[in-house]
Amino acid sequence: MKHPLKQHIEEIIKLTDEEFKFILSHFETIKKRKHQYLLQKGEIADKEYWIVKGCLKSYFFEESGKEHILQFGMENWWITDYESFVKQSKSKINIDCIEDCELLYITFENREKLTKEMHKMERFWAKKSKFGRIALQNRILSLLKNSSKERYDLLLEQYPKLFQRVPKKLIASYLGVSRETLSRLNS
Amino acid sequence: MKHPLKQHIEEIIKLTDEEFKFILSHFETIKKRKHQYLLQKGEIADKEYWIVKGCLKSYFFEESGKEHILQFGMENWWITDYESFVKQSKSKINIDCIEDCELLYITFENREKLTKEMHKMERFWAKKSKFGRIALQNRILSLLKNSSKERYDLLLEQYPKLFQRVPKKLIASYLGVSRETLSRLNS
DNA sequence: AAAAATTTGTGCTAAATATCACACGCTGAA
DNA sequence: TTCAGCGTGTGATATTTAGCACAAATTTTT
Repeated sequence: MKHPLKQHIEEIIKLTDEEFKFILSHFETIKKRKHQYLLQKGEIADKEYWIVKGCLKSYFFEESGKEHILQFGMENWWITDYESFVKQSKSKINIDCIEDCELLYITFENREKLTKEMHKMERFWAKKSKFGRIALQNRILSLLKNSSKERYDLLLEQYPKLFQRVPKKLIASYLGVSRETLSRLNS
Repeated sequence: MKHPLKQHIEEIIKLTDEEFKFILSHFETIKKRKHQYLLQKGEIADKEYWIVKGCLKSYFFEESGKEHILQFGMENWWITDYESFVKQSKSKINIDCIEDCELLYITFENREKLTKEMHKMERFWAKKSKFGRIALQNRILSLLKNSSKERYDLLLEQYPKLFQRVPKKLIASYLGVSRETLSRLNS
């Protein structure tokens, strides 16, 4: 059976088994339990995680204590604070497990190394970065254009599984509305 | 005197004069007048523009006819619809000149070619893509966290020149508030 | 310079959303 | 089982923002 990470990378770039083995040798496996964190505000994100199993959130707190969710993470997604990871600067955000998680991670150093050693991976990450940018662009578009109700419906349509796995108050934080307003959107 | 594009690229990657000459040979110059467009909804963005002089907006219309601004462009910035450019798909957005503009552009084909011919440029664009992503991330953060007034103040602080060059109603469209609300934010 | 179009400010009203309060059901720990 | 804590729905009210109307100021065009 094909390794799920190989399958994931091959959506962008074809790999021989040797190449994948080489890539995988730059990763480590880690398990985390619900409520544990991967990254806390103020730390430098020195790892990028690939989610084998589980569900996570990247988020931050407003001064008032209100929580805002930047990104959810589920199986086959990557998660880290890219600003902190790319610039190797202090992170503004936190990343927590919403469920028990199984993760693969690559350190900043290993990623730099792998990028240099293997041009295919440079191309893979470049493409991933481009697609990540497009996704963010579209989220901004949606925040500008769509009403709360519309954003709710779009998210439900795009990630129906998410609604079965995470509390609605987190969905509200992601959409940028209060939990009470979210609760009233369906009526 | 150093070419401004060379100066711009060298903020990320050092170049010899020969290298820059080679890079520049992949670009063309174009002038556009105020109100002329670079890209219209439905077209495929086959060029990426570097702004030598002038001011532009990338934007789209809601069904209701409301205009939303995704990005402003000024001297030394790049502008295109990256979703359309990267995927070579039909664009959802328009790009117009707000002032008379002088631009350098590289076609999709030339950029692909240059990326392959010159590894330095692959690294340059990879880095630019990463930073672009970070900027979008921070805009989302700001849309979630900050009030209209705060977003206004932040923009004013970051791009004071913009306020002297573009009408306030466009600033409002960028911030995601109505022009009336923007007009009342200062009081 | 005159005319036309655009931009901006502001009063008024309606709509959307936040906030506070409280009730109820579910879950996990003692 | 019992109890505390969390998640969720919902009423009441306050706040924010949008939308419309219109006038004044500014810019652009002729």
